[in-house]
Amino acid sequence: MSKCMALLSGLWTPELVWCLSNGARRFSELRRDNPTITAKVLTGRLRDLEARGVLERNVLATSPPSVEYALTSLGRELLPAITSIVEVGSRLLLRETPGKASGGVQPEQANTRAAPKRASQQSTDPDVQMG
Amino acid sequence: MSKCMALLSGLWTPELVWCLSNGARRFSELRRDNPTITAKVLTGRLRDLEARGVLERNVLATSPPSVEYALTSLGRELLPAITSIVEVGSRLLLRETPGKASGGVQPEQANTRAAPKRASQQSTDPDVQMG
DNA sequence: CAGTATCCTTGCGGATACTG
DNA sequence: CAGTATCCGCAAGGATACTG
Repeated sequence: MSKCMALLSGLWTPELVWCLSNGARRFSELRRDNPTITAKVLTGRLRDLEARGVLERNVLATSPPSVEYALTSLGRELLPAITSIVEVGSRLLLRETPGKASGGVQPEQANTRAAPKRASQQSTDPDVQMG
Repeated sequence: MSKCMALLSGLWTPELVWCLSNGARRFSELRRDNPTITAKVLTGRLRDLEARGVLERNVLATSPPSVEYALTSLGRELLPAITSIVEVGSRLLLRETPGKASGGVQPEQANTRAAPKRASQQSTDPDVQMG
């Protein structure tokens, strides 16, 4: 279970798979696609995904060496599942992040449970951590 | 993207969602379903999932107080996506973990594909880290 | 360009003890 | 039963510098 879900574990992993969904991309292209990722992490994620059989690494013998990464057939099979989760996730996020200033619905009322004292103050979404 | 995938972030999260897929379960039942989870982590995951709208918490007024957790309708919509990922994941794991070839999750179709290429070493699989 | 190597911080998750 | 409160270790990730 978790072992399977761990396929997409690690920060940036879903983004990278997504970036490759339209075709192969080079290392520097992936860096530009996600401007705040560090080279170290990018390398790590790409190695992980390669080891897991999600993508393939292809070294092109050009004058400045370039490397292309492309999803494998199994890797492409993950895309529908990812979009499904993103779809549900979007609805959830809309529901609980209505808007901060312009007349949004108060999110605290979404649950019919007399909150004892636990103030679920958690609007700040500093950094997501997929795994 | 990651924000949506973060719905299932955190260790044990996929398992918990899965445990609730057949109906509501109590706190101690979830503990028994996953014997090695600690109360702290279980509480944390349940609170997270509740805050994200994936499940609902229901306090039953019994003499020993009991609490039930159940997936919301949106939470249930995650199940097909999870099974999809697990399905692909199983095929990937079978491919790189020789020895357990008898149905963990329904394979549905044996993918007869020769080893794609030189197996990248680095079979480190100490601990999965979904979130 | 496509990475390695190194240091350092963060916080997740485990362990343990305690409570209404 | 259903949690909360603390302490702690460890590894994931960020920052930075360097290489073929």
